[in-house]
Amino acid sequence: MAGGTPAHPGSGPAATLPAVAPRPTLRDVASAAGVHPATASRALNEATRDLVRPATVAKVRAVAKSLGYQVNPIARSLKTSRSETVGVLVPDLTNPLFPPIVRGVEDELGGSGYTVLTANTDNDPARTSANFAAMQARQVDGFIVLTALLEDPLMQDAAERGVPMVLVNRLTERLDVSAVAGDDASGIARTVDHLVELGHRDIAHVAGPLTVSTGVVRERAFRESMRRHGLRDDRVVVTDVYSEAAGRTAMLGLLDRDRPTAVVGGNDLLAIGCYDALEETGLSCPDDVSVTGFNDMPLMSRLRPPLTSVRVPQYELGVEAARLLLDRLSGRTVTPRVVLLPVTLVVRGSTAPPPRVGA
Amino acid sequence: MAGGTPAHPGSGPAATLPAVAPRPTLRDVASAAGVHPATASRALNEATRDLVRPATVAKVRAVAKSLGYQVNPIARSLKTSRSETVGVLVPDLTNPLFPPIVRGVEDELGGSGYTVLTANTDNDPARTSANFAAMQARQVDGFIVLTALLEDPLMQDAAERGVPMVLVNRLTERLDVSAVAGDDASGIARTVDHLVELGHRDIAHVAGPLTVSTGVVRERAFRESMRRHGLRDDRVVVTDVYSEAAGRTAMLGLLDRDRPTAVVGGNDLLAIGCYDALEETGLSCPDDVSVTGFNDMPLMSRLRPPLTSVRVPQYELGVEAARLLLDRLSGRTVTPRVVLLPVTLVVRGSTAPPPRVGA
DNA sequence: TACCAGGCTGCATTCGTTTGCAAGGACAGC
DNA sequence: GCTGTCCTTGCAAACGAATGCAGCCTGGTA
Repeated sequence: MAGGTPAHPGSGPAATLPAVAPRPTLRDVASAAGVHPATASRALNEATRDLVRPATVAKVRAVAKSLGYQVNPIARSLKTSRSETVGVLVPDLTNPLFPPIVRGVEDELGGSGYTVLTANTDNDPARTSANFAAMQARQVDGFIVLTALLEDPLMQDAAERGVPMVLVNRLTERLDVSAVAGDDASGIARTVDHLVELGHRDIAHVAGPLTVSTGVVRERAFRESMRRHGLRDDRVVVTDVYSEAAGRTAMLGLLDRDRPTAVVGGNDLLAIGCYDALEETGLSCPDDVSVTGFNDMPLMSRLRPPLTSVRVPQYELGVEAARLLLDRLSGRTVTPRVVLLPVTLVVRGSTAPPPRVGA
Repeated sequence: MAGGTPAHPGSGPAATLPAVAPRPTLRDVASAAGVHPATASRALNEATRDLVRPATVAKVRAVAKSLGYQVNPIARSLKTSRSETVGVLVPDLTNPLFPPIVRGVEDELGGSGYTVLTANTDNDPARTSANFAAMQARQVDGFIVLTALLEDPLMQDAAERGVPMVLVNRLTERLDVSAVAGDDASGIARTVDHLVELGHRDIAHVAGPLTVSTGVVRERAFRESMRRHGLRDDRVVVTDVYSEAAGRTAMLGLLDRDRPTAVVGGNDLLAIGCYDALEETGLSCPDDVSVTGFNDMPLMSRLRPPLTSVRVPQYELGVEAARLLLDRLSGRTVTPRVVLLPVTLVVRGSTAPPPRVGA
């Protein structure tokens, strides 16, 4: 495999560099084509190419291709203060929810020649702010933000300074920027409907952190749905982070008090935590307690039992966010838009009718 | 949520920009501190700060802080032709195997002030090559490559041109570059040992593509392990991509011929595909056929049944790769090193003794 | 034939930093 | 007291591309 023996036994460890041919510069192209660098620049640039005589354009382009010329994005950025780069702030790529979104962003943006800079913030405002600043220093043209807090001074401030950005999944209150998310409220409503139809009455909710929009929106939707069915809406445990551990703890707390027959998880990770708690206490899902998730991350259909969850079109979320940002960057659209993508409830093995009371 | 009503009802849609204060430049700092820009540059730069009188350094730094000065990485890159950025080439972030590795890379590199540029190649040489070139144009200082083919002209070429890079997980033959991977051979050996101990004799292998090192190394290790136990080593089906679909197809093929009592999957996705095939044909895992995976991706312990798999320290793989690259970039180390990290077999519910023949 | 208008192209500056070179000052040694 | 040597700092030229402005040439018109 790699590194067994050097490819070139003779050449020492990079002692004499093979005199790497320097990339041709615009000046090289110009002189080879017999024109001024300024002309070459205009000929190569799509926006200015019609300032140049067609014959000259052709010549310059031919020479550029034969020399293998590529613009130096660094130099261009310095001059134009743009970078054809957008920054993506994501809580944690290790959370299976995010990679599909990021891929959607990358694919869509890549198609328009943009490069993507990703950073993990671990929900830490300090890291978020540091990464944000670093990306701004690198002249990113805009941001795709998956980490927005409900009250987010950083984003608020950036938005007011006119920084182009699009929020994804997690939104912010009273903020005049474009955003795209799944229709969380309707997803929760469908979930509650489903459980009620199965016969459940004692339904609890393990809510995500109320510092992010997904947490409050889903929690509010849960309460409303329950009231709509004339059921108690106060069986809610709030967690402070979307994680399996938090879900487990919350569920143990619920089981300790009056055990519900069904639990609506704030997201899939919390639901998995509920599985853990049930297993520890010797209860069965779905025989004793039904559990539902949210997002329908990859592999959710293969859990034990397969998780009933709300499918959110993650990839499309990313694609749509990228589109909104592109619109904004191209100057076409200037008024912010909020897009809610439809979600669907996927019923699997983790939900079943409640156990018979008399049994 | 976002976009309900504008934060500033009065201000039109970004009609009059609030005259964003331009970032202070080095010149601003210099004149505010009463020194020449060159001096300011030296004072701010860690490497050159001892060329400047301590009192001057202090003054410049104070002024810089009060002005909120930050170097412009673009301008610096243009001058130094370095960028404090490294490129990461990954097949597909959506594959749960990779995010932990990438996070390891980001965390380690970020600690040294480097920024990470990620690109998905989808195992497509054309996309790989395009991304590679784009990153080089952006002056990345080095590469972390998770996409290497066993025979990889692109990487070969880059390595010979002296481009700093580290291969992760997938290695390349006869290539004199640093690399880090799990000890695949030993992982497979342990797996086969385990199955043999359980009593299996008819063991098959669903191998990954033989175009990447993981495919051939694991396949070779499988054959050797089988021979070591005096068993048939020719029950191997080779797939052309690591995916659930490929695993399913391969498994169906195996079941069609003489059914083995155990299958060693080339990785977890292939193993999951085997689950599918078994379920379709009405067979039970592990009662009829035992199945094992490789990598032990997140959630593997929660599958139905929980998957016996070889745990590879993914995050550490990324960290170690980043370290090797940092060493190379700092000029400390110049001779390539290949690091194999130890792996462990995690036994779960997908492996059991073979069914009784007479039964 | 002379003049004017456009269409193309060249010139020079600029973006913000880094860095080789040189000049200035201070201090010590003789 | 003069010269030599550091130690600091300033000067100016890059890095590679974009762009306002000016000038050239051509063609059309009076």
